[in-house]
Amino acid sequence: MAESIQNPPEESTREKIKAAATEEFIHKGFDGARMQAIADRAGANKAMIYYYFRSKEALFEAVLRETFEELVTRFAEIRPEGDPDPRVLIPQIVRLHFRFLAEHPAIPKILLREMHSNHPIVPKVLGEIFGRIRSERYPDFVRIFEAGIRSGKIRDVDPLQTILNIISMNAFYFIARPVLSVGWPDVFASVPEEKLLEMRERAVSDLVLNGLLPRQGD
Amino acid sequence: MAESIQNPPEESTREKIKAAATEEFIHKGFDGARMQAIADRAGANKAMIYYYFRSKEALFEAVLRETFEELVTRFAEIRPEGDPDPRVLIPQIVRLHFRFLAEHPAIPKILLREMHSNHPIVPKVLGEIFGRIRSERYPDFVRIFEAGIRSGKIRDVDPLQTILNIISMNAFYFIARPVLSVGWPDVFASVPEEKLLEMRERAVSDLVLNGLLPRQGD
DNA sequence: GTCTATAACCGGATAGAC
DNA sequence: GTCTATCCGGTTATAGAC
Repeated sequence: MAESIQNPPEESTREKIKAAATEEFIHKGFDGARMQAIADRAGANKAMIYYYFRSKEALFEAVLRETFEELVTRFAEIRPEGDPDPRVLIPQIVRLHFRFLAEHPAIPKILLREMHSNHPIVPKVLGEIFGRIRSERYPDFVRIFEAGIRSGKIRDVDPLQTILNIISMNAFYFIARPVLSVGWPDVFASVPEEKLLEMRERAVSDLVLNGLLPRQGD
Repeated sequence: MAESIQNPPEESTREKIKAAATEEFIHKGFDGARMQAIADRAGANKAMIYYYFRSKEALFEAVLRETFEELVTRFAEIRPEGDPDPRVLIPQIVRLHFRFLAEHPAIPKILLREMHSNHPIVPKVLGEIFGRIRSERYPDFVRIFEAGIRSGKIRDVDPLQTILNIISMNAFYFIARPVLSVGWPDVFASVPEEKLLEMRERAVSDLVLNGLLPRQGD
């Protein structure tokens, strides 16, 4: 009874552990993460982790699933409305994807960090999630680009490459963020982050749009 | 004496260990890598690793330094010759960078994998290497882009953003390669790798060049 | 559901023979 | 330079009191 009245509702020990584990896995990776550190971060007891989750592996899988579940949910919101003119849609797509990553920087980090290892969980979870994204959203974008090419509104470029270009430029910024601070400290260690994000998003949008618009000769 | 005659010359135990460690660190990361696994991979005894390198950390630092030393050396070869017209140089720069990564896919992988952890070695080594690249090569490229903008040969885009665009698209392909196989198995698991590389390089070059050339109105 | 104590194991590192 | 045997600290995981 006291249980059902408690609030805030999502601050249960289980949720706190999951949140703490997400942070720990981002910073240390699966092998580097310590169960004790996760417990400390969650303000909980180490034994509680084993009470709620069976093992370190099971905890990791739970974190992965929850994180990518969020990814799929948010991608569903990327539904360009109104005019399907690619010249209008491209900046919209870039913006939605970029801002999504800005709000969830953990996603590309965990994904790419564990990608090269051989935890069987990673391809397992990833296969399912990618399958859903592919079948639910990807064909829409391809169709829009192909229509734009046929009507001559954009140059004849393979839509897959265009999508890779957008994903690359958007995701790389968040993955490589710490490297940039080391490489260009005068820019990435002094300009406010919100300003940097704005500049970066504009640059990506600008390049993709101008790179796809037809030229005189075409 | 038998030592000095032996060949191939670079297949010393020390070199075999270093090569094995590079592989192991790529696939498992620093924390996940096992000294025993490195020894097995090198066909050597575990104690030999400690004989040649002092500790796991020292071995890791040696691997990092050697890898990035190679990076700096190869960047020195990226010296565009002849006409400094950016319209000629952009595809050259993209090609040299892309092909360098294709030959050394370990670089972006190790770099980004350990970036988010807090091993003090990573920022230490990286700071030095980046410093050298920055001071030796970066200003040349910026100067070329700025000259192109002044002469109206390319649009007025921040050279730093252009360079980030190129690095992003080139590097992301190699980092995300395993994810692409899962996401688009019909393409990235069936088309030959050399063909994929060629398509990808062309797409990057095409986008950067067309995105920078001036339009009618400009 | 929460905690303490501890078992069981693993992996980095070293000693010392050859 | 190469190998075997072993130490030792740290980490996952569990037993069991409250």
